[in-house]
Amino acid sequence: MNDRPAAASQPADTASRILDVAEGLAQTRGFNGFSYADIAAVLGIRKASLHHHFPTKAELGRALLERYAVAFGEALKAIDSDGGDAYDKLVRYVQLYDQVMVRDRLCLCGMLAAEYSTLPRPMQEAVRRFFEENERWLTKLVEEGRRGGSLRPGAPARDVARVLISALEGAMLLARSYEDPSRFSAVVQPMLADLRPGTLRKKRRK
Amino acid sequence: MNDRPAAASQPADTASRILDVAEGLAQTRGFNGFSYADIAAVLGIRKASLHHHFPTKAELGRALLERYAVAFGEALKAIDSDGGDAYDKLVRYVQLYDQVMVRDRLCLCGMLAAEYSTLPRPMQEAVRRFFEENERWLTKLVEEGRRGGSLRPGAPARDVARVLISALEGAMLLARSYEDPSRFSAVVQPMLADLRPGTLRKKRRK
DNA sequence: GTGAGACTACCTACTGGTAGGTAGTGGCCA
DNA sequence: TGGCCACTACCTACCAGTAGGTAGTCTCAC
Repeated sequence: MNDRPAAASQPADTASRILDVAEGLAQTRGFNGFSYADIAAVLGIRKASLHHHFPTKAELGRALLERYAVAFGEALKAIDSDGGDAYDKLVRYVQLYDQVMVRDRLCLCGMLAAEYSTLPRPMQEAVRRFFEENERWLTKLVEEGRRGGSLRPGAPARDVARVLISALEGAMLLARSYEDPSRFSAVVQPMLADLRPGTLRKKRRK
Repeated sequence: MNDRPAAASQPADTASRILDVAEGLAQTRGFNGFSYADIAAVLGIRKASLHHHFPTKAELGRALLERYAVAFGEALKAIDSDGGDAYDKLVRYVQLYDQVMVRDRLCLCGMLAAEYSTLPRPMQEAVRRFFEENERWLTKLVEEGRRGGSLRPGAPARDVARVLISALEGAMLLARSYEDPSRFSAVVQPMLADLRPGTLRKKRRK
């Protein structure tokens, strides 16, 4: 979830800095909750300069989602390659969300999902792709965990994946309304415990 | 979830009609996603007339939430008094959300939770109260179900309640992004099944 | 000397909100 | 029974501020 290295630790090019600010605003106030003027004020440049880099807000939003998806994809790849069993990987996946939470932000796509009907088409499609990607990755993970014995899903892997994503997104939403990030893990921990074999229950046919 | 009876089936007073339209817009586009002009256009009256009934948008929002909370509270009371075991009641609770989904809407408070940081204080507090109320009701229900044997929660009742609300709100968000309301029940059914005793698993200590 | 990236200076459309006015209704009392 | 008052519900016409966006100019490193 990092920006590119850029030779040394340069202050990053303007386009990236614009995206950084826009991302923060979008994750706290929503895509309709900020304006070019807001970004310009933070960066100390003029609105017109923003239009030089991102001609329209729709284009800015598209770029925002593209970068976000790439970063998220890389984070997933990192989890994949770092080893550990499926349960460990699931914990690391959840940490991805937690890292967003503690910065008082919402998952970008969770936020945009709420605003869905007001978004330009390309952004709608990008939001959907993001969730599909997550669902695919999680489904594979749950399947892997079932085979390896590190997870004990109580339903088909894809259903479990969907429940997880829904609960994660919902928990972020709720935790922020309570202005209490710890609520997030309070929701997530029971779910993880429930997926872990040999903690409380054991599977059995009726 | 009904308006007052009002003698016969009058077309409802203007204030209620304003709230009806505002509610629909807030649930589909968000509170920041509509303007007084939008409402006025739908109702065929002037913006200024809206201000006559609701001086500020903040006041309109407050009234919206108040009415919504009352209606929801009544719906919960109806579930309580209609009998059935805790599992049945939980199913009816979920149906409340489903009824919103099929109209292509989001739970009003779920939507407002996303916009939380941009809302006037009184609205923020009302959103939080709504979730607290739901959590309280659900916790009691899960407890009742555990005692009566119609539910088999895998965690403390309050945790289960929180997971349920989170997943429900998240599932609505996601289902709308997929433009497929049926996704909602695809998430909810496994959760309900998991809470139902004697279907797949049986509790056991390690 | 050219082109990327910033600027000044604007535009149009729309935001929430206000000022001031009018038509109609119901009560009340002389 | 007619006239006045207070009230509700709406109106037209406007306000300042902000939204996203554009045209044209300056600057300076390559």
